[in-house]
Amino acid sequence: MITKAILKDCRKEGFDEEEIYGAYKIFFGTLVSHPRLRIINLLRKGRKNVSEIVEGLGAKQTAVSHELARLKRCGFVDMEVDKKFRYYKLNEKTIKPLMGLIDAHMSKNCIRILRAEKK
Amino acid sequence: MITKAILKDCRKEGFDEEEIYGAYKIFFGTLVSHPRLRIINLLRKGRKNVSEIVEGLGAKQTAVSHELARLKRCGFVDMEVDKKFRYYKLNEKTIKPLMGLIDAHMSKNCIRILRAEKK
DNA sequence: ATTTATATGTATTTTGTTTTCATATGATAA
DNA sequence: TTATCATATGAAAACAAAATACATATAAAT
Repeated sequence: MITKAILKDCRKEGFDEEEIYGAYKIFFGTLVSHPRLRIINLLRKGRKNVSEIVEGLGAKQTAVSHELARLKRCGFVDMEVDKKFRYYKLNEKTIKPLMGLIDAHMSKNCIRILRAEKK
Repeated sequence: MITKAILKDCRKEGFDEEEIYGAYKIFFGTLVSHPRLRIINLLRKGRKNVSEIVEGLGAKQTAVSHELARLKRCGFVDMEVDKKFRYYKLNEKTIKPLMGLIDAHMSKNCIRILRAEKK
């Protein structure tokens, strides 16, 4: 989880191990969010600008911008400026392969998790 | 994120799409936790029983058992009974490959996340 | 029967997220 | 150049989740 390479790089920048755990919490915390999961699910179909996401989710613009800021900060999405629009898309190199594994895990564990919750 | 296969399986069990988002929240939420991340990091070195984990973390036994229960419920760890001890280990098939990708992502994004937080 | 190892249920405190509002910025069109 | 459209940002209020602590339960081993 916290590899030697990450430790080394982060220490060079003046961050300690406890702070690195904090970064992991921010990373996973970004995915523990109903609205953000819905944005990710929406972006699976391709890039969308903010207004399209707002419409797709039926949410407020400011709320969506906040969520996108967090997704971007964690490297899950990339943004491209296109005239007056800002298009967001899933980061091909990080979240896409991650999602494949998560899907595989969830197809095995989703029902177990849901059953345990119902009790 | 929520694939057709997962949707189908879960519907068969009487769960709807909103509940599946809930399962994802439980899944990722399990990793948004300082003590649980430390347990995972500890188990990287090999299986450990509860007392060893308690000692390794300097935490209370009841707290550790609670964390382990959640990790197990989400399929991140497996447990083996060995006489009067209970050994926990990372689930080879799920979290181990997941961690490889997460490490790759974090080595690229960790510092960016930490810098953004410091502001 | 007692000790050791671990689990579970519940309450409290603490921490983090979501939402909302007000406002800022930057591009484009009139 | 000003009005408008698209989006971002900051801060506060409301809400939700996690961490901790405590009491107690269970099951194996001595």
